[in-house]
Amino acid sequence: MKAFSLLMSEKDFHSITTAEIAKTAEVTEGLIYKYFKDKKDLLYQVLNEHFFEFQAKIENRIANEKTCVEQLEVIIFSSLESYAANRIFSKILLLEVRNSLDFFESGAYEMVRKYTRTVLKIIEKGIETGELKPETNPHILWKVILGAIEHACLGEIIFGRELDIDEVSTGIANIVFSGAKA
Amino acid sequence: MKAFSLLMSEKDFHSITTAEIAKTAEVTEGLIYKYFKDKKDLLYQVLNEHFFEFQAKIENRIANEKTCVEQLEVIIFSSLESYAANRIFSKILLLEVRNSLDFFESGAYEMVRKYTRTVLKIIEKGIETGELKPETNPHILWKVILGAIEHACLGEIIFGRELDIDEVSTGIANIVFSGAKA
DNA sequence: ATTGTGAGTAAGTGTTACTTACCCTATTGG
DNA sequence: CCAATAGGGTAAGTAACACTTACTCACAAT
Repeated sequence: MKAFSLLMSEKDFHSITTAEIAKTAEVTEGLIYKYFKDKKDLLYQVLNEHFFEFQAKIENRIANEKTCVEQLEVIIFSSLESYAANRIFSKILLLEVRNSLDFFESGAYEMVRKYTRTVLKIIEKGIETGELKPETNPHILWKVILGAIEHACLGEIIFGRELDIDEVSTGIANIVFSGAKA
Repeated sequence: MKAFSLLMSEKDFHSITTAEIAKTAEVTEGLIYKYFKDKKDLLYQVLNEHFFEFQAKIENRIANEKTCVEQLEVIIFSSLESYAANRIFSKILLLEVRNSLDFFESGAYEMVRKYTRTVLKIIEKGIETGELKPETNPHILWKVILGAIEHACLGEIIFGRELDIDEVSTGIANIVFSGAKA
């Protein structure tokens, strides 16, 4: 997994060969298949490991905030921060795994779903307490937020551009909470 | 290209073999390589074709709207509509091409960039005329809108779920323009 | 008449993900 | 104390696949 992560920082999943992974890890190709079902399984397990950290960190931070808006702001900021700090994880999650249907049956995707449920609860509570507009559709709000976060990271991951996390996260929060219309 | 498109409606890019494409098109494998550099090139050209239609339709519709907000609303609605009506195009654009760097050097990506520039101009004009808040960052606003659009389509493409275009597009527009905060 | 060109093919080739059958060493249970 | 077992590890495959090569045929232009 370490060797594979290293290679992922240099090139994309498909152009990494099993021979290369084995050589980097200083084992033989066959051994990889004692621990991983196939190459994709290796990808998913690396993602899983990173995702676990990511989720734990964010859920800790959320617990420190009281209002729904503050919690969502933390989610926006922390997500951007995590993506920026861990490009291999980002690359895998945002670019590599989605094109294969078996990802959506993997354990890694179960974590995504769990995370989504947590956020939806926060939004629903915000509507109940009157912090958010009563007509808000939680799923759509989450799609807007998550879509914005992920899209903001794409340029960084693909082209290696630097990302001003503070600027982008407050920018997203301003639009999502207060709207862009004057 | 037709044969390939047909196969794309059934399975993902990587699990389509050149032999299969050739058989479906009723030619030999070798002939594919007289017209396309490689399998990816075929993918990009199919995307290109669809993208051209997509862009032409939207730019026509934009021309009929006067205010910046109305134009952006048209973009949101039309994008969702196009993605929903053309799942192969959506699948290619949102899931298949992004994980390979050479897409970003392809002609198809040049169309994406051109489209982005058009939208950014609309946003900038909206700020000038006072329709949008003066502190709006055009790039971030576009990321929020595009991210929301693309994310809204993902469930549909991946799981084949139906998407209520009207509901989702007004939902996105409401949040983006008026904000979710009460 | 010759030459060139574009459509098309048959039969490769090298690479790659994955498999099989095997070895070696260390613990464990009788 | 020995045998059985199991786990870490390997070498040498194999099938499938993307892509190539070297060729044919038809036909249009010089």
